Parts: sequence; C-alpha cells; structure tokens
Amino acid sequence: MEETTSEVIEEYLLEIYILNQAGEKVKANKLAAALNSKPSTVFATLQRMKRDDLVKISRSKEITLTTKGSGLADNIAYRHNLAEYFLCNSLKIPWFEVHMHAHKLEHAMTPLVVEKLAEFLGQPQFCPHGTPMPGQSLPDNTLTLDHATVDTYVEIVMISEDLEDSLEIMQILQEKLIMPGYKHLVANISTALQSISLKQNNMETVLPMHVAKKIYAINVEEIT
Amino acid sequence: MEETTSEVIEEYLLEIYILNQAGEKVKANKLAAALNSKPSTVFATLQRMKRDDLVKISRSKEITLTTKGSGLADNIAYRHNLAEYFLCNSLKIPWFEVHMHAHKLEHAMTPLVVEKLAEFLGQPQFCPHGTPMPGQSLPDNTLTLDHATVDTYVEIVMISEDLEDSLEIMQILQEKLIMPGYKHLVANISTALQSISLKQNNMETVLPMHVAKKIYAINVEEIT
DNA sequence: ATTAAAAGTTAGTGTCTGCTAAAAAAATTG
DNA sequence: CAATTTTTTTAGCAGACACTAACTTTTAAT
Repeated sequence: MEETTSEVIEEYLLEIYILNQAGEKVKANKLAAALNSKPSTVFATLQRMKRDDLVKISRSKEITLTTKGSGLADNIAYRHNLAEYFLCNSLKIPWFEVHMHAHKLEHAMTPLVVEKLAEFLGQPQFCPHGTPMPGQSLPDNTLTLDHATVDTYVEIVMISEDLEDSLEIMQILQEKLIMPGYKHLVANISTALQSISLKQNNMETVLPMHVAKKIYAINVEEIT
Repeated sequence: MEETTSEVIEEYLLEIYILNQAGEKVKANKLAAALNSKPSTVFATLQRMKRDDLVKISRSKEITLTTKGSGLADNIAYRHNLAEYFLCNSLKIPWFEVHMHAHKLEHAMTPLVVEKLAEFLGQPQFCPHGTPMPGQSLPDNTLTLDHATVDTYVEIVMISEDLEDSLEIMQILQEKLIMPGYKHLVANISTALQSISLKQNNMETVLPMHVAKKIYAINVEEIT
C-alpha cells in the first residue's frame, strides 16, 4: 500500500479540486491550460491517475475526483491554505503573490509540520483569500459577483483560488481593495459589456463577468 | 541558461557539501549510503552533475563540488538551516527531528520566502544544531570531541549535519543534553574501546569515536 | 447536415531517476 | 604477490513526465 503521490500528481489533484470548487466542468483541455502543460501530457498523466483510482473520466470527458483523490486533494488544499496564511500573516509577503510561493511549499509539508504550523498560526479558519479551511464554510447567503444586484452593497468574502494564478488580476484586486472583509457598492452591471462595476471611496473598478464569477460576496446593509 | 536544478540534484549537492564539511573524503560509495540509493544510480547521477559542471571527480574518484556546485550548495544549506531554525524555534518541533522535515522544505523555498523568513526569524546566525549561517563561523578554538582532553570542560558548539540523518543518535544527544550551549566534563577517553565519555550532573554519556568526531566543541574553564 | 474549429487521443521521442546484474578496477589483506 | 573484498562502471530495463506531430472524435457554426 504505497501511498506515494508525486508532486506532479499533487498538482493535478489540487487543480482539479480548485476548478471543481470554482464550479467549472473540468475537462482535460482546461486542465492543460491551468497547469501550463500540453494536452497530450495531461492526457497521459490522467491515464495514470485513473489507473491509480484518483480520478474518474465520464463518457463526456468530464474529470472528477474519486473518493480517494478527493481525500488527498482536501489535504493538499489545506496545506496550501495554511502556507498562504503563514506567508501572508507571518512573513508579510504581499497578499496577491502568496499563492505561487504556497504552491511550492504545499508539497513539502510533512504531517507534523502541518500540525505544528496550524497550531503556531492559531488554527486559522480561512486563507488570506477567504477560502475556508476544513470544517469551515462560507455564509449561506454567499453569492458570486456576477449575480450581484445593482445598487446593493456587498462584502467580499472570498476570491477563488482559480483566479490566484494570475498575478496581474490579483494585483489589481489588491489595489482596488477587492479583498475579503472589504465592502463595495455594486454601481453598475452591463450585460452588453459583460462587466460589473464596483465603487468604494471614489474608487471604481470594472470587472469582466468571467472574473466577477470567481469572486464571492455577501449582501450587506451599507458600507460602514 | 537554464538554471533548473532538480530536487534530486539539490539533495546530492547538499549531501556532498555536508560530507565535505564533516571532513570526509566524498566517494560515490559513501554518497550512495548517505542518500539511501544504489551505487549505479549515484554513478549515473554524478555523470549528469559532471556534465552540468556541478562536480569534479578526481582520478582517485574523490568527488568535489565545482565553484558553481558549491555556490548552489551554499544556498541550499542556508535554506535548510533557516528551515530548521523555524521548525525548532517557531513551530517547536523537537530538536532531534527537525532535520528530516527541513530536508523537504529546503527545496520548496523561493528566494522571496527565504528572504522574508530570515527577516521573520531575526536573521539567525546558527541553526539549532550550531551550524553557522553564511557569514558566520565557529570559534577559532573549536575542536571535535575525538580530540578532546580528559578532565577538561567542553562546551558543545555544533553537531555535524552528517549526524542528523540518524534520528536515534540525535535523540540520545538531546536526552543527554549534548547540544549547542551545554557544557560537559570530558570524563574519560578509551583508545581501546574507541569511545569518549562525558559527564554532566551525574549524567554520563559514552560516545563512540566516530560519533565524537562529528561533534564540535570549545574548551571552557568550568561548568557554570 | 456539412464543415470548420476545438478537444481528445495515439505514436514516437527524450530526459531524469531508479533498479538489478554483471564486469572491470581498485584496495585490502593474508 | 596473489587472493579476496570493495568500489566503480557498464549494460539493460522500467516508469514518470514532458514534448511534437499527426490523427480522430466531438462540438459548434454556417
């Protein structure tokens, strides 16, 4: 019963997991893009993962994690989020770029390190981008910004991990304070331009829908 | 100019570096043992390292790092020692077992993480086992315990990284307080038994010479 | 429905890392 | 020095992971 999961496989597991959480139908093609890899490579790797009972691939080519794969992915995601929390809060590495560094560390954390780090950090409940740690969940009334209503106020609760791969986007989000805990007015939604605009303190941010869809928020009464 | 150094190569570099520091003549055979690998595998890997100008192998089969290899090894060792310091001092992972966990982390620390971690830890000057960080060195009068004199007092300054691979030995050293900063009386040296015995507070520890040789200390006036 | 584009798959390579088994070279010892 | 043991090296094999190029299937669009 050798449970040896290579770094590559861990990356695949996490990426599938993340795309899944983001509500995407996971197809090999999208995976290849997300993993910065070629379709043929992804195909071969997925075959190995199927062989090892980590993923299932439906007739319609949709990729899902098996119970086994999902369990592993949970753990990898936890390590990732813990690492992000540490990098952000202890090491003061900028919010928008912790993802890439955590992405390296997550594969190198032994169970003892995970346990002790969680303890050290005070058992954090959310990663810096709002992703809930195991046992936590987002508020019931959470919605993605593409479903927001004009002239309501929203408080950001989470940025999907899926967005974090793009440094450029993350940097903009930080600049515009589109980060967990911050509140914005939904100033405008344009179906024509497929964009939504947020306002806070004379600062306006226009987000394309495909980005807005990856940002989670709750409605709030007002900006306090 | 692809500076891609794989994890395996990093491990080889560090191990050669460590054996070197410990004053060993590094031969492929010893490396294989240290790396828990087969001679033929080590041989092949060394060929690749030679090709990439990381090591030189003399006619007498002695392995040495090139300038390039040495530079890389320095950096890996630094990451390793920083990680150990963090695990020991921040996470409170037992002194005797931080080595193995650091050994995983060292390959996953990006330059920014290294910089910020060093800052976070207050630029430590020595790893928990006394290994000096870059820019630091051991006191001039440092000697290895196999060269100690009976009836003198010694203060431990460093345990060679080379010993750290053995959890059993490290655990004993911790129990017997043979750790940097602790002082002991050199109670006895037996050439016949090839061992040295240390005393502190009614506690006696007998170390075989080959272990004593890996423990560094300075002479002190007395146990204060 | 036919066609064009996109996605999935196969085939063929190559590198890295690991192994076993056997041969060659070096070192040790009687 | 010869014999034995140890170390190094070669040879042959295998799996993971990555790529290109070609081919097939699926999907989307005209």
